[in-house]
Amino acid sequence: MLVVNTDGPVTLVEVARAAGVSKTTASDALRNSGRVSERTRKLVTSTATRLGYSPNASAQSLRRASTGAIGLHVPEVLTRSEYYMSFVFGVVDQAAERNYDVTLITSKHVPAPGAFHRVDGIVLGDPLETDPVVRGLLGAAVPTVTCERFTGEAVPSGVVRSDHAALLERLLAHLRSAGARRPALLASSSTTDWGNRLQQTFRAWCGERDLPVLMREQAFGSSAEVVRDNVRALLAADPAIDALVCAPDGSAVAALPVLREAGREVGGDLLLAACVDSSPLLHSDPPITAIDLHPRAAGAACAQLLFDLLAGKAPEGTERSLPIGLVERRSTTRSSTF
Amino acid sequence: MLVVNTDGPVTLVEVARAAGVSKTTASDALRNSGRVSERTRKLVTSTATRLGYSPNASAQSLRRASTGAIGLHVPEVLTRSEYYMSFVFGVVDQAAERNYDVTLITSKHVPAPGAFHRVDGIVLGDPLETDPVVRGLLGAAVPTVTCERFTGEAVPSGVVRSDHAALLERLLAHLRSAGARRPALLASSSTTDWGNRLQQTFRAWCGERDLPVLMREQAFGSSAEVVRDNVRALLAADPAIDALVCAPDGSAVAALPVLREAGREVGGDLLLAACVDSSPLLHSDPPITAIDLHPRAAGAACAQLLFDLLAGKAPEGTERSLPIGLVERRSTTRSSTF
DNA sequence: ATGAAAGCGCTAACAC
DNA sequence: GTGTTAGCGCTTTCAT
Repeated sequence: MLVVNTDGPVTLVEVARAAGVSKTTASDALRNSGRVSERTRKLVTSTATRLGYSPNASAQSLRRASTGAIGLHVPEVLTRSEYYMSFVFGVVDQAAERNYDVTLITSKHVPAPGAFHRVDGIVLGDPLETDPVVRGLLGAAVPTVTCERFTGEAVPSGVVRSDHAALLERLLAHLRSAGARRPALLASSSTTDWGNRLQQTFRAWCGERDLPVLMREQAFGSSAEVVRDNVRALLAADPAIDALVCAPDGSAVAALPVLREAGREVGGDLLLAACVDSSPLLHSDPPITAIDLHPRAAGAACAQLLFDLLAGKAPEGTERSLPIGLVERRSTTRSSTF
Repeated sequence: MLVVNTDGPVTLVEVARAAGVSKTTASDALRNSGRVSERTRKLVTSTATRLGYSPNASAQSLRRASTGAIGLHVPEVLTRSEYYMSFVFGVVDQAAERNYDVTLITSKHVPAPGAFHRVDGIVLGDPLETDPVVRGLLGAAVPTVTCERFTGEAVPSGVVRSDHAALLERLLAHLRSAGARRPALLASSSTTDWGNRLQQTFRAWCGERDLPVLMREQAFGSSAEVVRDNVRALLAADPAIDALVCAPDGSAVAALPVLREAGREVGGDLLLAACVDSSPLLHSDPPITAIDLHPRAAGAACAQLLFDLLAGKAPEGTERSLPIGLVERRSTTRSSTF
């Protein structure tokens, strides 16, 4: 039968038949393998577009043993943050350049065991030690890249990290030079490398200066209520506090009303800074000093590393670093009256 | 040769051989097709897990003529917004329940013509009329669902919409009952149905009351600078303005400092409200009244509709509606002194 | 410069 | 209840 499939998408054979060439030639022509003559190449491509041909990705994947997609895990609990949105787009940027798809993986739905082979590799943004999906992913048969080290057992194929210790020290130095003598830290939980490192750095910094460690740890995804309670507790712990560093994303903004309520003036008798920059910090009154984690660049770097790993251009266990910066704003500039 | 592949993932044949059954039986056993005896089913599943078998998704897709993934388009320019992050998770929730993957599609990279057949269908969050990728996607061979109608030519297979007109009217009524007599609108550009509808509604509302249409249109993705300029322009246009409704996501928070600068007291002589709720609105001082678009539910509804379309459970051209709500906060509650 | 044939890993029709 | 066989649409040897 020479009947053309009326339903379903156009296949390579159909294009080949219409162009009067073989499957092979059609395939080669469409992919510029440099095997066919210019004349037939043009013939084939034109008939392909005429027929509205579009290659079947599943068949390609099956043959090439590559899915053409990478997985991206974002912790459910951190959904709210602008940081992750940017991170995601950084990953997508890099993938798109290589014609790869990005498949989202959340911690919501634990898939059937071993069912995650629809991707060639996986990027994990800040893997929480306690997340079972993360552990499953890291144990997968495909390469994995994490943003920041994983604090648990499993070892990813690659890691992209930033020097958070150095930046926090720089921030603390900045506060000190702005006149603060008693800084406090609203810390993030130590289930991520980032949260952990900030805590350690702060402790060490205080220790070196014989200062009390004024710190409260706060779980990821805590509500504004919790933030406020923690800030109140810190203020109560030592009324001499004259600087507050907020690690959890969004906590600095949520802290503002509490500080005012307590009669403190931000940028005046109290300096305020955040460890994760985001647009609300820029718009708040006063604008709040923050560490810029360059989330989009981080996402791009992770994807980049993953592709290098897949191409064999980077060895298993590669660690790359990503520079981050400090953005000084009015919240840490003492107004003249103080 | 009876050599087992040492490299590469374990395949179905290998499991079958190890279990001493045929390919088919192994396949049936692993998918509980109800064809095999309980005894062999257990035998097969146990050997599968022992060998670390994981099905090849590409092969499954090829055979089943379904990719097992849906595409999700989020406009590049709206990246920053918390709304989209939630929307995305709503889609992912639904997909995960059906064991589907979600592939992100951005407007950054225009793919080779007809190259987007790695998905069974596509969800588009607020499609911008001017986005070429959106047009390409809507012309794709797979079903498409948009959140809000598309203002351009192409017609999606399904639409999920909310009654933004009614909600804006409710908001305006709320402002009026709180004492506002001269409301202004910082509008979103009319390249989306949502932005368009808000503008029309506001114009009609003002017309019915013989009020001047105090409005400025602002492009998507505008910086805080632009927001501030627009707010200043509105205040200058009519000093009698006593209420400001901000449509673009994030603009209400950015407007706050300008309003204060102009000597206006938010929640006092000026009422402020936003058309897109987000956590900064909750934390700002005062907290800002907003329309809650239920983004997560919206994402879920879109995915739901797409799956119904794919399963033939909903006809082409289905439109479903999604309820939205108003969250009243202090920014629209006149303090007693006024 | 082009074709023919094999086969990626899986599922579904058809046997027994 | 289970095995055999035939493809899904493509890329890749190996022959011309």
